[in-house]
Parts: sequence; C-alpha cells; structure tokens
Amino acid sequence: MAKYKMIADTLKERIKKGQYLHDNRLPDQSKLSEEFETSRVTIKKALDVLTNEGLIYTIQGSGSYVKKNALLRSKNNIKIGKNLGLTTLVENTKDIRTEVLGFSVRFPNETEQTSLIISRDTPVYSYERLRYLEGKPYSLEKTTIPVESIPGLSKKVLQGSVYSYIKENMGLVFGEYHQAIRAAKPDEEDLKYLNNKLDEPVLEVEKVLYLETGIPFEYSLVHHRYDMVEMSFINNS
Amino acid sequence: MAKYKMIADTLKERIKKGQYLHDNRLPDQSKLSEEFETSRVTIKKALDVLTNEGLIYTIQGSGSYVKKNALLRSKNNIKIGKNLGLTTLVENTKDIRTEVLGFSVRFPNETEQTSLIISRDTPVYSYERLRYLEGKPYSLEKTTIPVESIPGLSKKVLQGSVYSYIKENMGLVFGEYHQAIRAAKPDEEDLKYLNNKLDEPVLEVEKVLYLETGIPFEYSLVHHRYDMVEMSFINNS
DNA sequence: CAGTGGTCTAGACCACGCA
DNA sequence: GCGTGGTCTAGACCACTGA
Repeated sequence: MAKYKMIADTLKERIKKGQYLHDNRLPDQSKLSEEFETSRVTIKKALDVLTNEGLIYTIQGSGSYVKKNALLRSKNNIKIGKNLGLTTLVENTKDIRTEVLGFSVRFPNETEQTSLIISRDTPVYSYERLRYLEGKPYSLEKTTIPVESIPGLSKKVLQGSVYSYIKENMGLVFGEYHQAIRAAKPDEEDLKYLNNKLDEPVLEVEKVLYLETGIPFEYSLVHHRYDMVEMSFINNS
Repeated sequence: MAKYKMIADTLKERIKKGQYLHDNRLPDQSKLSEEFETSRVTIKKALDVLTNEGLIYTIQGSGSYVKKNALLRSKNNIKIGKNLGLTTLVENTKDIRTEVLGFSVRFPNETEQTSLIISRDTPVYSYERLRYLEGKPYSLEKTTIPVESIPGLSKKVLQGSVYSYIKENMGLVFGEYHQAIRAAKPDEEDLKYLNNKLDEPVLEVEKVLYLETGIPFEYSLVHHRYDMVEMSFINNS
C-alpha cells in the first residue's frame, strides 16, 4: 500500500483511540514527517485523506484539528427496522430475505429510455423484487437493465446479489448513482405486496446506476414501507 | 488562485465544450505539464480535482478519460415544484416566500439534547417557518439552535437567510450536515399549515448541521408536501 | 516493452493566524 | 515575526495496460 495511505490509516487509528483529544490538535506537518520518516508532501497527502473523510479540518497558519464529531460518522445508508421514530436506534438485522416476483424482457418506456440513454428498440431486462425483514415485507423494487449490458442474466442470479455477480463475471466497475427521493401515496402494488393501508405512504426512491465510464447501467424504482425504512446522508454545506 | 485549480478549471471548460469527445481521452500527464508549463505533480493534482468531482476517471497504465455522464451532473439539492412526477423537469422558481410562525426560547427535548450534545438546562431558540411557492405552502420547518451559539438572534433575521447572517456576523464556518429522510403520515400541523388531506403524506427530513469544528449547531425537522418537493443525490457506490 | 498513471523526495517560497 | 499549512518543482522509481 502507498505510504500516504498507511500514514492516513495510522492517524485514523490514533484519532479513534482519542490520542489527540487534549486540544484536538495534531502535531504539525514537520513533526509528522520526522516521525514517519517521510517528506512533508506525503504527510499533507495523508492529511488530505482525513480531511476528505471528514475526520479533521485544517486552518492555514494555525494547524490541523480533529473534528468533534469525528467518531460519530456513519456512511450514507438505508436503515431498516420496525417502528422507526425520531430517536429510535435501528439495528441492521440480518434476517433479510428476497423474493423475485417477476422477470421478463421487454422494450423500455420513456422514462427508462431517457434515464438509460437507449432507444425504444433496445430490449431490457425487467424484474421486481420484494424484500422481507423477519418475514415482513418492507420494500418493493422494480429494476430495469439493458440486455446488452449483461447478456447472460438469469432469474437465479436475482435471488442473490446482482452486483457481485456482475463485478466478478463481467469485470465491470461501478461508478456513482443518482437518486431522487420522494414521499408518495401507495399504488395498487404497494397495497398488495407491502400490505399498505390506503393512508400509509411509501418512501419512493428513483435511482440510476452508472458504470465508472459514466454509461448508465441500471434504472430502478423502489417503494419502501414508511414505517420500516429511512435513508441517511452526510453532506457538505 | 493556485495553479492546479486554474488548470482544473481550464480542463473543466474544455470538457464542457466537448473538446475531448473524440475518444473521451485526455492528453497524457506529460503532455499536459508541457502545455501548462508546470510539473507533472501539479497536473496530477488538477486531475484529482476532476476525479473527485466525477468528471473523469483514470486507469493506471492506460490514461485519463472523460465520463459519459460528465455533463449531466447536478449537485445534491431539493427540487421544488408542482405536480412532481417521475419524468417531470422541475424549475427552481423564484417566487418563494417565507413566513415565520413562531419564535421562542425554551429548554430542549431529549432528541434535541442528544443531537445537539447539550444538557437539558441549555436554553435553545425554537422557531417554525412555513415556505410558500407561488402562494402555496410546501414545507413546514421546525428549527432548534442553542442560544449560546448565536446570542443575538431576532425574529427579523429569520425572515431572511439565517446562515448568511451567521457567517457574516459571527464569522462561523459551517461544516457538514447529517440528515435522515422518511415518508410519514401528516400530523395535525401539516393538516393545518400545509393543507394536507389525511391521505396525503409528507416527506420528513431530520437534519443536524455542524460547524467546521464538528460542534453541532442546529437541529431541524422539516415536513415537505409530497407533491411539491423531492430530494436528489449523487453518491459513489 | 513502450506508454501511461501513481507515488515519493528535498527543498523552496508564499499565505495566513496569532500573539 | 514566528509558526503553521498550501503550493510548486525536477527528477526519480514503480505499477499497470495493452499491443
């Protein structure tokens, strides 16, 4: 591993242990370069890693400091649980099951054509999956993938992780995904599969997944039960 | 401005103009350092900026390439509009008005104590604001800020941008914010202020804003009308 | 094996915070 | 004005891609 990454890891460990809690201040870059027997540029690069990860901040002319909230950072993720509330801590339970409801090949609708940048004549896989937590359905997921992206997709693969299949068998590298999040009234399928009552909303997530190259790979529309799923994010202002 | 930033800006301009569209490939780093009369390290730093912004990707041993979706990137943001739909393009209209519904000082509840890391005896400002788009209310916002953070806050300030007031008058630097997003049934206040019907859900956003130092600064809980607001994000997988 | 990106160095100068 | 972080250089070596 690169030297700057190892230094970054070491510093992260120290921060976790509270080693710099005295005044939240890290040793200056010259001291660090002596300690790690390296150039100051390399130290700076390691500190940049910590800055980007939100663990420290630096003030030119003053020093580098550990953020007060360095330790309570969780990544962007989906929390799944029952009886979500404002202060409820949700455990990521492991009893999660996936049921494949349908798997077909068809032509894309207009939204899919736009999102995936394909013509109306480009065939796509289309499948729906229902997710269960402890036997209770919590989200209904409709996914669309151009056939040309993964020629050999089968229903069996859908039961597991499609992504690891793709990574390992196709050698594709994923890039970023764009998503839009809304609240919505339940539709007919939500009533049927998520057991929603008419006054129970869903959390709707529309997502486009891109490869590293920037080519769109997958379009999905997910409805989550409002009382079992929340999404959390960390952003920079 | 630093040289690497100027180079990054120049390259961004070129990408926008489509200058590297031939095979999506940028000149190699040696060529770029000749062109910009600088060292290769500086070029690398400029390319790192573009990589972090999701405009390009590099493959060691091969080259640097422009992503196919480099041009359709919008930042994380809130879209406000009427009749939101899956394919609807929403304009950020300017006819937005803010009404301050209440402004008081009190002690924090448990959620606020936890989120702001303050004791139950620490006084906080508490205020509600209602936002209108073209005369129609679209979100109800409840905000809590410890008094010690901004001793001189007044109701007048709330009508405008609290943040610019704070930046300019207090010299505070904002860091990141953490947010959780859910769908929820409307509560009594939503029915009253957002004119929700009983079967019309809200998009609930719980947010904690931190200063650069990592000290929590503001806690807020916002309810958005489901048919007027959506939130969009770009994430890395 | 030639081309390209990733990393690292030692030293330099500048910009900024703070007393 | 001293201490600190931010940037930059010229050159070097290594790791990886792809023909």
